Amino acid sequence: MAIATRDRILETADLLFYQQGFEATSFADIASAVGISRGNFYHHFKTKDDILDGVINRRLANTEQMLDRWEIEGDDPADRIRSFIHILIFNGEKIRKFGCPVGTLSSELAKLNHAAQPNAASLFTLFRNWLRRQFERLGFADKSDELAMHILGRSQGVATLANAFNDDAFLRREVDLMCVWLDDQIRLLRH
Amino acid sequence: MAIATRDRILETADLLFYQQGFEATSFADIASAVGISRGNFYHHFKTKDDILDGVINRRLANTEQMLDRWEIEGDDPADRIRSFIHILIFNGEKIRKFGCPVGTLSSELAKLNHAAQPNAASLFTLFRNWLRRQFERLGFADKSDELAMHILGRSQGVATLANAFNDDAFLRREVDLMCVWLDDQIRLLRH
DNA sequence: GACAAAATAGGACGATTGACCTATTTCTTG
DNA sequence: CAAGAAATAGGTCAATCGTCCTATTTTGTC
Repeated sequence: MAIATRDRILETADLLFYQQGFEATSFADIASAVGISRGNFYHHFKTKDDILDGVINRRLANTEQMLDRWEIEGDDPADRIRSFIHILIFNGEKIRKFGCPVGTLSSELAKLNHAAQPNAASLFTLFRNWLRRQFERLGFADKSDELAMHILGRSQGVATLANAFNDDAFLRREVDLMCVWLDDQIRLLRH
Repeated sequence: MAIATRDRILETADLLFYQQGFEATSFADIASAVGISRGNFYHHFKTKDDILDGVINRRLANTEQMLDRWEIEGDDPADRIRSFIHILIFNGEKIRKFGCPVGTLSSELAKLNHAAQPNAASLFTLFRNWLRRQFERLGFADKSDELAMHILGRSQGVATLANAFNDDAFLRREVDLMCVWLDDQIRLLRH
């Protein structure tokens, strides 16, 4: 049962950190949303940094799991990259409301000068390395990391603006453009 | 003298909101940084939303002024767009530390469900409309707004990742890519 | 079934928050 | 110069924050 409560706390904190931000979410918020007392909450997580670490580690695990799934489902590295690009549409509603979970957390922690900021950025690294591997398999060799970073950056920008303007059409248009860009890169490579 | 104090408050609040975030910055922080009492502060701004509005309006005015300057300095619309792209390098150090002032504020206010979020997004609109006009002058007609949003999005993504990884090389590389993209667009238009 | 450990509840703390209030000083203006 | 307005200082308030504490209940184990 202990593990169950701990997981429920992490799941709720993850959601609230995403929707309201880390700083704007209090212990009372989380405990109340989970339906437990603050004392119980404190038994599982001693400080606010503790729960932040827990949330980030949870996200790291979930992300790794998702990337592994994509690795199995599609055989073509280009298709896998397209899977990544299309999260923007798949999570479009949340992104328009709350932005990208990774980018907004990293930005907030950077401003707070928080020790866990590099930890949050490691979420980006997960995507970065996964994307780099896909580009490497496509034959981009040394250019792979730069291409991975490029596509990661494009996604971040789309998320930020789609959130700022709550603009679904823009989001879909840019996703198409990113896919066109990918095809162009592959075409250029083969000539 | 009254106006001077009010401006000093706005200037300081602007900086602190950028560096620490809106929510993480308290009245006491601002008053202490300006060197005035909290009572004096409260005489000029009644609520925290008041000072936020003041800061956003200040940014709007400053941005408008900067865009007007670019309008005068360069005659070629393409050069003006390059001026925009190169803010990323010009403000590179701050961006790597605190992200984009516009994007991070808009994201934070979106999460806080704050009434001033559309107001913050109007800062984006200023750039968007200015960029759209430059593309229109280049002859892109109906496509101008989409191109403006595209380049705005790219900039946001670059800022977010450059901040997350504190990566100056990535920032410069992407600025170059955006300039290449611009040249390509102009080349395509003329054929 | 006894007993230690884990889990849960809820009160209490010092600090900080945004906000409000009343004095005092400074400035403006007739 | 006098009188009202604006500016400044600093105290106070209730609410909330993260943290800590002690009880009570539940669970697991010999």
